[in-house]
Amino acid sequence: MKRRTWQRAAVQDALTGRDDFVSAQALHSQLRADGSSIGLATVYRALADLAEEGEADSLQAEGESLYRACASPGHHHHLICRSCGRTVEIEADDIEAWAASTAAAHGFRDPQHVVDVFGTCAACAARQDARIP
Amino acid sequence: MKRRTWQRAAVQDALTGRDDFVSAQALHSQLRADGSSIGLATVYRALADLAEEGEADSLQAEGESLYRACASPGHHHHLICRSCGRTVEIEADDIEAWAASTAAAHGFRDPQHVVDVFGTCAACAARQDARIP
DNA sequence: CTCCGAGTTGAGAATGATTCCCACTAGCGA
DNA sequence: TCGCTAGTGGGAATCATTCTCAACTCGGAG
Repeated sequence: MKRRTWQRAAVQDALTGRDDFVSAQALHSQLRADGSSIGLATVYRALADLAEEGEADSLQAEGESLYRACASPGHHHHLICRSCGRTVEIEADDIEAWAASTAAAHGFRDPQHVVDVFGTCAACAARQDARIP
Repeated sequence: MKRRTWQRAAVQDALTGRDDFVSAQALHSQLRADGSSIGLATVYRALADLAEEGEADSLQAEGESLYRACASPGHHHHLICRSCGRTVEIEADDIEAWAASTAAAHGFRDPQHVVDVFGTCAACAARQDARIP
């Protein structure tokens, strides 16, 4: 049975309130800073649950897991700014088809794929150009 | 200055001797089992160096980094069996082009991408079918 | 060939993220 | 409301990875 607790709601709200990928630790700090008394273990559990239910997407970067509440409910990928973390959701039917056919061509079954694109967004690129030259 | 030590060679050899992704820990165990007295820290260092020099590819899975000596020298992706770890190297010019144009379309600069496909290889699928029904 | 110095090594400690443990709390159906 | 049990919290435990530092060794100079 799955219960609705204010803790889960708090985690989901905190996640929905941002449009970039956050680590569990960072989310926990933010919640504590906002006056919540939620525990770190609970944040990890809530995030794992959300990810499993498809309510959130996750990716690994620099040795830690980052999570994000996604607007599109279906399967999609991300274009992530490596400087500010801003994230754009992208659809890529071609990629899905390519992954499926490539897997099949090599006799692989039940293909899953990890596709994420990192880059420097226009704003950050401009900021860097202005500082460095 | 970069020196040639038997430890680096041992790590590279051990990596070349397998065609699947291995964790630093597993590689270290294997080397020790083979009678080497190499240290864990050294294995980590050697793998990080190999990855940086493009001699090996790495990916993150289940909270740990996995490494593999790759046959193709250039940029490519992987099709990995989630059951036995067997890996097939795949070229995907379409993906490169797609990643570049998608990034550009959103104003992102210097795109890098992570593209890996996981599945169950024919052998493992057959083994599972034979055991479960 | 020998010597010297800086890049390397290895064992264990330190770090950092994540998970486990378990007594306690609080949803939810009856 | 009552009781059952999933969920919680916090501190300990775990695990991968990195750091520390004294000992070591590759490789060029002499």
